[in-house]
Amino acid sequence: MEKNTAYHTLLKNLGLKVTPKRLALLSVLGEEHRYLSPEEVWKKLRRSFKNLGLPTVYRNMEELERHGVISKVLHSNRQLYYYFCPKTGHHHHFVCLECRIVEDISVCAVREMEKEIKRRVKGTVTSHILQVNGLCSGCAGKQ
Amino acid sequence: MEKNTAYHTLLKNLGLKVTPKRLALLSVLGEEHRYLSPEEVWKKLRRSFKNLGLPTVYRNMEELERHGVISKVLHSNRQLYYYFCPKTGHHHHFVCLECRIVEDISVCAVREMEKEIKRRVKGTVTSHILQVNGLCSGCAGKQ
DNA sequence: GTATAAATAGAAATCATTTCTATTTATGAA
DNA sequence: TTCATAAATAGAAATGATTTCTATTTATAC
Repeated sequence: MEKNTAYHTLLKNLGLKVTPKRLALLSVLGEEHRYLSPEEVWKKLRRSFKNLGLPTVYRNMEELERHGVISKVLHSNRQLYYYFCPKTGHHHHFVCLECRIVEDISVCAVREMEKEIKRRVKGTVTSHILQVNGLCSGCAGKQ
Repeated sequence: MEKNTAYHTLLKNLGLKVTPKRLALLSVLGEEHRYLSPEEVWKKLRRSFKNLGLPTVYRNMEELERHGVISKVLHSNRQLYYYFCPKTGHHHHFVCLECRIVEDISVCAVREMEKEIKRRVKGTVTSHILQVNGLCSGCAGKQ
């Protein structure tokens, strides 16, 4: 299946309208194995679309995140970054703070934590945030 | 030992000057078992200090966080929140999104993740973010 | 085609956070 | 105690990423 068809289907399945800009946005994110800010995505897309509002990029990225198609990356500078995550199912990420590459992590120990919370706090867990920061092999070598 | 003396010692040990405002800030955070925003802390402190700048509160909270005295709470509204954490040593938090209470979690499975990353990605882990969100027993009941 | 809701552009607003500069203050030594 | 000095602070101002708003356009289902 061609990639664009895949993105087309993806949007359809989410009940979102298939617009050229959305397809292009998915394409940009899908080809990048690194996390990008909305502004960076916007700059890339403006090459193809002279008329493209930054708010549109923000809106779409937020929407895609809500639907689980892309995932947020937490950064100490408190800006928004997103990463297109081809892997499905529950998992987490290792992000390189230098080159921004993202690697999936299959291990998730939140289940154990959840147990501890249920037992001790008797509370309900609704979500969790887990991100491992560091330097990938390439970037660690350069230091 | 009196609390204020404890905070006094705490600041001394960090190499920070012991100012009345810093002591009061620590006192506010120390008595609250919930996470607070800089502005909320500022409003509380202004009762005692007519002249207190909001930037001072931001600066001090950031500094205390850097020294590990208080810890940041991640929130989807992307505002800053901090929690005074009496527990020492590596651990994580369960935060109630409703009443903002914070509970320590001793389990931390990041070690396992680190192993996976070392093996697969051959990268270096510099830090990790882990926070469990939910509702505490009290707040879950009200829903 | 056509109606309709969704998506968008572009400008403008928001507002938490940060920066800046002059002033004040805690601190350690004399 | 006094003094010198660096750190801390007030208050105003700037910043800038993100959001909101409104009119216009567009995808889609019938």
